[in-house]
Amino acid sequence: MATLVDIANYTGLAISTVSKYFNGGSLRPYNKTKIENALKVLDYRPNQAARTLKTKRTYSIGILVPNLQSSFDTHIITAIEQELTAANYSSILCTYGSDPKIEAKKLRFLLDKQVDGLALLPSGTIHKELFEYLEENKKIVLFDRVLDGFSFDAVITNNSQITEDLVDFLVMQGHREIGIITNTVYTGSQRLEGYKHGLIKHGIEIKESLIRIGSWSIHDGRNHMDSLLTCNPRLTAVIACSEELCLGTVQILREKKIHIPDDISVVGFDMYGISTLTDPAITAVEQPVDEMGKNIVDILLRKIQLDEVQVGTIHCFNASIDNRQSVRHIPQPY
Amino acid sequence: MATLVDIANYTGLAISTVSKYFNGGSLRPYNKTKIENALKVLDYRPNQAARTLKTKRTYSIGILVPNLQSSFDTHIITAIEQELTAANYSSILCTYGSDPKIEAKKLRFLLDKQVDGLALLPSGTIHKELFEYLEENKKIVLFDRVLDGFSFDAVITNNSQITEDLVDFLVMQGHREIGIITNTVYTGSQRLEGYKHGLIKHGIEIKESLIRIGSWSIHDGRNHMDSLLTCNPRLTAVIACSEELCLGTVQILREKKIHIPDDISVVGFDMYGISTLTDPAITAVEQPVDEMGKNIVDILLRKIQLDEVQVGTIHCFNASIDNRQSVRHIPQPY
DNA sequence: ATGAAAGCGCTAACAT
DNA sequence: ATGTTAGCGCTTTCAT
Repeated sequence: MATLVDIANYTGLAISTVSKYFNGGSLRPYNKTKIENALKVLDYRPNQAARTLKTKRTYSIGILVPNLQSSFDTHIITAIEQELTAANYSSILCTYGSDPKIEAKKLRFLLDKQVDGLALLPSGTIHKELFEYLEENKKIVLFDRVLDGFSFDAVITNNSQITEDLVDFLVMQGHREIGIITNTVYTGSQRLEGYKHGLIKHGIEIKESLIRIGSWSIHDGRNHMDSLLTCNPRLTAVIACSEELCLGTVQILREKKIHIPDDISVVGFDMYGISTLTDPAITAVEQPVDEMGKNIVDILLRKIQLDEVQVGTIHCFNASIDNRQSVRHIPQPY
Repeated sequence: MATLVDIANYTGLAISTVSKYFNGGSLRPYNKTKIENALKVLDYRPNQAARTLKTKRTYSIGILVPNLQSSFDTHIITAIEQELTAANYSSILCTYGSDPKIEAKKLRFLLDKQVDGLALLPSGTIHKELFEYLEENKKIVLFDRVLDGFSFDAVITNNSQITEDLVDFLVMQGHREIGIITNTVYTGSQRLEGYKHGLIKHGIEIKESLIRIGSWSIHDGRNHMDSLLTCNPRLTAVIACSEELCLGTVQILREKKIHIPDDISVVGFDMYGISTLTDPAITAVEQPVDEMGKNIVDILLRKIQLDEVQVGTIHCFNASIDNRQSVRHIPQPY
């Protein structure tokens, strides 16, 4: 692998002149062609480690997410990557398996790789590495969740409002015994809040027996749906607050020969490709992942290029309810 | 951010002594504690760019895959990452969206990042970057597919044999008009081959009207299943050779009110979490992703640590048929 | 427009 | 065991 020195020797030019050729300085045309000829023979590639050592820039962005099992995450990652590639930036993708310890480790790894910026779907734990990113003037944008007490910019969805809308919708269809399976993280608790608002708005009592809070897993979807059924004989609908939870919910209902939507109505979140796999297709909340991904990159690049400071702006996108066939209309008595 | 020089100044030691502290040389205990005290005050982090510039090593491995939409890919990535983390290596994950142009670009990016090794799920195109990896003594392991004419090690599955087994199974259940939806890439054509072997073995004629070859997409799954139905009125079973194709197949059958398995039996590949979403659950071929991921890392690290040369060994794992409820038993006339 | 030279932070001989 | 020093490949003043 050739270096700048090799090219300098080959052409008889100074190394700094050759460097200027690559970094867009003005060169005598004669020397320009000399270098270009050398390039044909020498197969030169700039050494990024050397360049980074000198400039502290890498033109790459770290993307850090819990895992690749949820299609919301993989879709938004894909959108981010495409946008980044278009802007001639590269991405380094890491996962932390929902484990704050590994999250800190990966945060460290990306910091050590000297990424220019970071798109982070955080666990919620505040790591000291986060402060170092700020100190070293790295640009950070959070997505899907916010981090309280920090002034990070974040790209999120109107979780609370859309869940309230969901309750509206279910109530309009005649449901009053509506269960919810959610979790403790930001999105989960926002959705729970919307659920409560919705019920209150319609004068329906909030019953703890209808609320299940656990983790974002198929396993918990199964267990919580099961327990919801045994505790609430009059249950007619359930909101499963993630793709995994909804998968678990559908699974257990199928096993128990409980029919959707005749016996129980089900609505999910973020089902993307698989919402139409079941029979009937699942009504679900969908987030505008492509726009969100694009927005994340826009913010990041603007920060990097204009050196904008962190102000903690929240960019909130509107999710929508994709109405399919998993909600039953219950005729009301007069 | 402190450097080795800062620590050297703080402790009064030479910079090389401090370097040795981090790289495991022998130090006087007295000096060791001096450095450790300095560390408490100085918050030092080795500059990886400088270290790489000097040593040409990064302790990181590139993982390059087409995309994150298929759960086979995300599962095997997860397995690779876990194994790598356990061995104190890091991973840089990139996707190329099934586009050979972007594949070359990402190959380049990872090479420029000076990864020590590469786990690649290749598009099939031979890029010049691949030769550079070899030249620069990077360690490569392919997975899921092989690259003809190269002597890269590869970790794959017995695609042909398992599909032949699948045909065996279907024939035993009384099926003779068996369609297949597959694609042109390595795994797709291997599976097609197994399909043909299976039919021949049972003395069943191979009919082109039962074979559909396209891309690995939900869209193609829908279209090809549709066309299979119209062209083959006596069709009783279909093999969908990927998760996406199977999703499309199930979708269109549902829309057309064609019942699985009473009207048509369906078997898929790599359905992982979602095989039990449908009613009935889908019988599918599953690959041992965890073992495969572990094996990929083992080979890679052995190569790196022992500087083993490329010999083109094929590591072939056995897939298995997870029999669920999407295949009907057809009673045979005497 | 071009060149000389310093230095980014580190490792690894080599000398002591 | 510790220190001195050269140099990895590049960018960037500063002269010319």
